[in-house]
Amino acid sequence: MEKDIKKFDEVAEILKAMGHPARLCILNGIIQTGGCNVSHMQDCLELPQSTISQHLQKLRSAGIIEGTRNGTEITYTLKNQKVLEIITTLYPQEEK
Amino acid sequence: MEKDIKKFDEVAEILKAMGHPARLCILNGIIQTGGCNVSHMQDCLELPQSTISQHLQKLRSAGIIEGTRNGTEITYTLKNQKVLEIITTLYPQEEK
DNA sequence: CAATTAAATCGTAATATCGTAATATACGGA
DNA sequence: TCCGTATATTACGATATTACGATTTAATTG
Repeated sequence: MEKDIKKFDEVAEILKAMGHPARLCILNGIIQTGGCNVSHMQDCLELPQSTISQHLQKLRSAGIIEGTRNGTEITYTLKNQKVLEIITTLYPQEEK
Repeated sequence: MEKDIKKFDEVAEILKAMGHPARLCILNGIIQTGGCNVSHMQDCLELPQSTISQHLQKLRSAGIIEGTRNGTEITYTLKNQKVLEIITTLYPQEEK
């Protein structure tokens, strides 16, 4: 009945990646704007660029977001639909 | 626009608490059985009692579950409805 | 009160995460 | 090719998490 440890591992990885205020804020920003770049995140979160970049990498390697290069900028978008559902559940009718 | 760091902190704490395979398994078990005790969890998860107890404490202090004593046993139940929604989203129509 | 069972707490070693400064890479323009 | 801007990677100290055995607390039974 409880054999599927793999299922728990995979999902846990996603939740763990989401379980940090900065990353949650990043995800929220991506969802609200429909995709944004690192510079914009730096303005919102007041964290050094390298810190943000590391959080982005964590979200990327969990398969939650993906970035596409656009000249010198990289725009990040949500890749995992479940994550959108979770955030919508957690933050119902976010104003605007 | 991005002032509510507190909101992110609170939610992040919940997601972080959920973001571990053993704890996810515990939560899943609690939801499926509608409340179960530590001994039962020990049979499912093959982990020593103290390890499980520590995971339970983490879930407890995140406000996700609560335990009620019943003689010598303690039955844990879900306390946070959002968590139920999240798990339902992540594991749709779990068999049985 | 002694013994038993269920669960929590403690001590600790191994490992992971976080924040940050420094450095590196990628791209576009002069 | 060199410069500037945007982003990634590396290195590292501080702190947190994890797992687990040993011990302790709580409730029940005799």
